[in-house]
Amino acid sequence: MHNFRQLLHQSDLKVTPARLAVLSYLEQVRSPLYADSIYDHLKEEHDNGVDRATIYRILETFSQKRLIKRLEFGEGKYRYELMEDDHHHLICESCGKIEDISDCEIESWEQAIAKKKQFIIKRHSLEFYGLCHVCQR
Amino acid sequence: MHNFRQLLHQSDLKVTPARLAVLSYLEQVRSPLYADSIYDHLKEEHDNGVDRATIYRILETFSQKRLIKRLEFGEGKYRYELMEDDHHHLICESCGKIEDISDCEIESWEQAIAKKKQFIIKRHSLEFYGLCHVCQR
DNA sequence: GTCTATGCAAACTATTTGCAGCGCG
DNA sequence: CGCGCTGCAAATAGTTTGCATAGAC
Repeated sequence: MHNFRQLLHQSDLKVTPARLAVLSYLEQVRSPLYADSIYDHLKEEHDNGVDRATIYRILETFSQKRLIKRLEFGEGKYRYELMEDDHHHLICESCGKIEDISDCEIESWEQAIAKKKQFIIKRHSLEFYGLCHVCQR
Repeated sequence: MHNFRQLLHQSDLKVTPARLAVLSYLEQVRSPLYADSIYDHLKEEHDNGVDRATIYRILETFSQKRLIKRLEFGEGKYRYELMEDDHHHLICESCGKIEDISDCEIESWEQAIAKKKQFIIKRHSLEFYGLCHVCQR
């Protein structure tokens, strides 16, 4: 488990209960969450919860400090997950199950594109959509 | 240039001025547009324009009929482009310039993932973000 | 004690929906 | 002429912002 106090410290952020709770929940769930899911969870867990505005501000701050990653899965709203090694997602369009895919294999292709198009490529987003094993039946 | 009347017909959709105007603008621009950009353009071009609600309904209908593709570039809102062969985008984070990338090279990787994860993969989204030639200086 | 983080309320942006009337086929 | 499409107005969902206070360091 991460030492979140230290992580916040290293990022020049104050250690607050709300921030620790957000990080802790993201680690516990290990899946890209909506801001609202985090809000709901904290409301249940801690008696008076954390305000929605605060949740959004924390998520924005964490994104900028690269502690978390902001994702879009074609749902019209953001999801957030703890920053990890470059990986992508496999999303079941039927049940919503999300699996991680590691070992990104587009590095070399990316270099070729960068050269051809004269771009400096800083990052990419890649998600796969389909049907999970259970939903295929 | 496409024959949009025929395209609509084939999709069991009625041919209306608003629909033709949306298709025509998407073809003219050839770049992923916000609903609002389409709204603005039609307001300027045609005297009384097309209602926002109608724009959204048209875009929704077209997406379902696979005449257009709905995209997200991490901006918190959708973009739409005419349906074309599988391609991806290279987005400049400085000036917003968008270039197309064809010849998608993740087919084989996709198959390997599908097998390993027991998923049926139906589609994927892939976008690259970075700096275009001009913005590098 | 200072400056950042938070709560509360309100605002804002993107998108959706109900309903009545227009117009395509 | 019937049903699908559209305009208008209002509602909803997600997110952001201003301001006063609480709390981290």
